[in-house]
Amino acid sequence: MEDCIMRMWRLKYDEGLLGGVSLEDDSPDRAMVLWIEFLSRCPTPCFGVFMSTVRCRIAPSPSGFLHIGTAKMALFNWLYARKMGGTFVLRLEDTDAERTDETFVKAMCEGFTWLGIDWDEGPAFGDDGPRGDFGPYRQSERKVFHQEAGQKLLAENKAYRCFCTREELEVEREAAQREKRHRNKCACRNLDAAAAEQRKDEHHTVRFKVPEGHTEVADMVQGTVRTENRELDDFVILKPNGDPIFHLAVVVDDALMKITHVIRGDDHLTNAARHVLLFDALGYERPQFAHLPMVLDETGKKFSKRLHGANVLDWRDDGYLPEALINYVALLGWTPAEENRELFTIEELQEAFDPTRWSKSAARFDRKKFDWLNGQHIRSLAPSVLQERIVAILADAGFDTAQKDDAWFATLTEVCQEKLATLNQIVGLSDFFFNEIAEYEAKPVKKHWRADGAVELMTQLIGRMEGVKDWNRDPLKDAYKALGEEIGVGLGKLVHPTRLALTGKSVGPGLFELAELLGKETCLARMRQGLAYIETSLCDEGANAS
RNA sequence: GGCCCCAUCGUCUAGGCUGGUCUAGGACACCGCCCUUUCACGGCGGCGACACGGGUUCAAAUCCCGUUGGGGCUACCA
Repeated sequence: MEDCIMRMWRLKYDEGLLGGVSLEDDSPDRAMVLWIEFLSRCPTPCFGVFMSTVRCRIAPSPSGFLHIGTAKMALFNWLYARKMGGTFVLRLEDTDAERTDETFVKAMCEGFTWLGIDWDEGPAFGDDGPRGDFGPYRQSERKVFHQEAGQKLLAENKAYRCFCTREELEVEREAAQREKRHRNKCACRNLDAAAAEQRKDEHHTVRFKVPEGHTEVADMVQGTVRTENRELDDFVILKPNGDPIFHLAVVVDDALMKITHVIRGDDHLTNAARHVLLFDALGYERPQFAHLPMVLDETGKKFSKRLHGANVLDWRDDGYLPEALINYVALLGWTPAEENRELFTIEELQEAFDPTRWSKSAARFDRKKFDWLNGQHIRSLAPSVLQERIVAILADAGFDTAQKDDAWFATLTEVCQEKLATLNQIVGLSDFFFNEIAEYEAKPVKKHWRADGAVELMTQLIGRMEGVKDWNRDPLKDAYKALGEEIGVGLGKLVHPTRLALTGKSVGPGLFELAELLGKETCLARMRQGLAYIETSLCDEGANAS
């Protein structure tokens, strides 16, 4: 098999049809994946086989919001489809009516929209109608297909009606476990077809008749996984009310939607054997499978739904960029071929994404590293774009952004772009532009305003400020430098007390930049306010001491 | 319990298939220094790992077996 693949590969390679890929460098595994990729994107009949183009899908069940784990799977499917020039399909697995709610559907799609993960085919959402020729794209509207498939299996004796009660099954399940043996197939399996047909109005499920032998699933990530069929029970495919069970529904939907690559979480790895059996039994072509490890939280546990950050929109609310989240999540399970490279735009990701470099082991979500990556993305943002986002955040924070003009915000952006790890940090970096100083941080007060001569120094600084005619960062800095030289102290000695008076804090944007933005009048007023604070607190101390 | 998957610095990982070039490389974090008005950015340096035990071999992070740990499946959930 491998030889055959390599030969065909070589043939195409020699014909120059595999531009840019060197055969010699590649392992058989990689060659096989690349070959499959090649076949998939091949627009013309190839060796007598007409290969369709890549079709990937994400099939979430809308039970609340877009979970970070679902987002990873969506991302990998989407990136792969985009890389291969294929189609990305969104299908809603909303068969569990109790857990499905339209507000959930909306919330989830909002997550995708924020991330910028768009689908070529999918259900109606908002003002957009459904897209694609393989609908409907909501599983709840596809029951006829599932039932039809179930009936076909029944008719071909590949499935049977099971009249066992839950209680009976439970007893057998427990007995099997106690006696350390496999579960016995129930008697219904061998019921005469005609007899069973007569009882079809009785309460029953339809079970798939798992054949003898073993099942192999060729997985793009996990390699070939072999399962002994005796490990698989005759699983239910249709509930008593005729509704399909998940296993039947996914297989039928994936097949009918012509999905070529099923890329999903490795929690489905064991299920894949069942699915393959179903694909075969229904006469469908098997898709390629790829089972990716799931996303773990910072403690190494499965990312709980209740944890902050499980909802991708939490990250939006916390000031992270969607492109940064996509970059980070892509890195959680994929390594670029280009070594020592981690920063990717979405376009670069679509180009570089390579399924042979998908990782097999689960990765923790590391907030610190994500912070760093987000900071990198913020730095590479066009200033005008960053400005727009910053203004929105400040407005949301309740600041009166209308009082400043565009040029002012442009300067603020320029001054802060290098400092932000998250967008939201802009609030702490610029609140003093919009609000009066309510209180001064205790530590810097002690350090800079309690020193001997603080009052004199502040008085002198106020004098220098008053003397600055052209109120800009450079003249102001020059004035400060001049004073420093005259009285023989470093710039820092002048800057810190000033920063405290102007912002109430010890950290923030560059002092002279910030003073420029604040304006001369406000600066002077705050310096005088600071001076008064020093004087009164000295008085208080004096009073307390006596 | 049975079956399946996974296992390199604290974290994400390169290397593993094709054993020697790995006294194990990078990134984040941490620590130190430099730059600097603070913080951040940036630069330089440091700390830090092949889970354990057996094999195979002249040689194992790499191949094999076992153990341990983590995860999954084992539903008339998806």
